[in-house]
Amino acid sequence: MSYASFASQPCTLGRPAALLGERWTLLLLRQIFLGTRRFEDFQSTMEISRSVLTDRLNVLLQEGVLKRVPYQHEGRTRHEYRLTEKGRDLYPVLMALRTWGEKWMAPEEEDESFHLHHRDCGGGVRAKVECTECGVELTARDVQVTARQ
Amino acid sequence: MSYASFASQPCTLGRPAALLGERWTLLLLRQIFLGTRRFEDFQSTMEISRSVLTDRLNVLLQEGVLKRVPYQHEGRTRHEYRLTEKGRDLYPVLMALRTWGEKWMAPEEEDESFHLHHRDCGGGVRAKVECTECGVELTARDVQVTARQ
DNA sequence: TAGCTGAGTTCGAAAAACGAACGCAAGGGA
DNA sequence: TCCCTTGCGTTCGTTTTTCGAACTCAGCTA
Repeated sequence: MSYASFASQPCTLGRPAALLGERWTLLLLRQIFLGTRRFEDFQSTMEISRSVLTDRLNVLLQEGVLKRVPYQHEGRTRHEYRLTEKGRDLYPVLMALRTWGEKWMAPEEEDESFHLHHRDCGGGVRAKVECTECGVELTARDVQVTARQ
Repeated sequence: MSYASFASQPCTLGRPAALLGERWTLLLLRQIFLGTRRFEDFQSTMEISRSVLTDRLNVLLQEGVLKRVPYQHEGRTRHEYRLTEKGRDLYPVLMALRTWGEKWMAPEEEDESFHLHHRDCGGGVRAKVECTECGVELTARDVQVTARQ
């Protein structure tokens, strides 16, 4: 009753936080952004139980983050899970996590399981927060929070 | 055994995702960024059970995201939970969630529980991903993923 | 016809979360 | 001194989630 209630609140931070804050969901999205698309592949790479995987995929389908796309495999029709536009728009969330992880959790120099590069110029990838007016980069201290009512 | 194993993996995306992907942790961080600092206030504003709140706060303390800071209240010494520098650096993650929520989950026009403004110019706040070399804004499709080994 | 495969579903056991009650230290009032 | 209050947890029995192994099912393939 209490955790689920955040999902129906009109807070544009609370609702996404409750959705992605469910166990496995962030790790599932990570796997999807790394290219995994099939049930069996999620199951084997993440060691998640099948029933929970089914549940999380269905929640993301319902929310419109994923869509099921048919494809042919050995002459048979199968379905794979792909990001919708809404889902692809979660990229900054994952990249913000990674940017933070690289700064604060990097186990050793260059001990990564994968690398990311800008296709056009080969540069690295970094998440940041900026002002929509003046374009300057912002930290928590540069931002004023105003409660409504 | 399986979910916890991500916490010890050398992936700079997987480890943060497992840490913040535990139930209540993202909502707890949201509350902290909104200014809540005391046990009782977390408990009453979030309707989280006291035992789980204790556990999540301790995990964030252990990870160095939060610190306990003594303060005086009615002549007595109390402790409050505050973000460390590591914790404040999670701001882009929360802002990325909010940027996404505003685009895809806004219930109605301007039906927010709070507003955010750049202190200096009054502008809005937006998370984005950019290239560390050429500075251009990136989407998932602009980025090449290269697995190691 | 039997076996295989991908994608789930089912179900009993284990783990996590819930929530009400309890503990405790220190200050204030009578 | 004794009792009440407050803030911050801890305990513990119950409910909810998760786990994991087994089962299902449809459609190839041998």
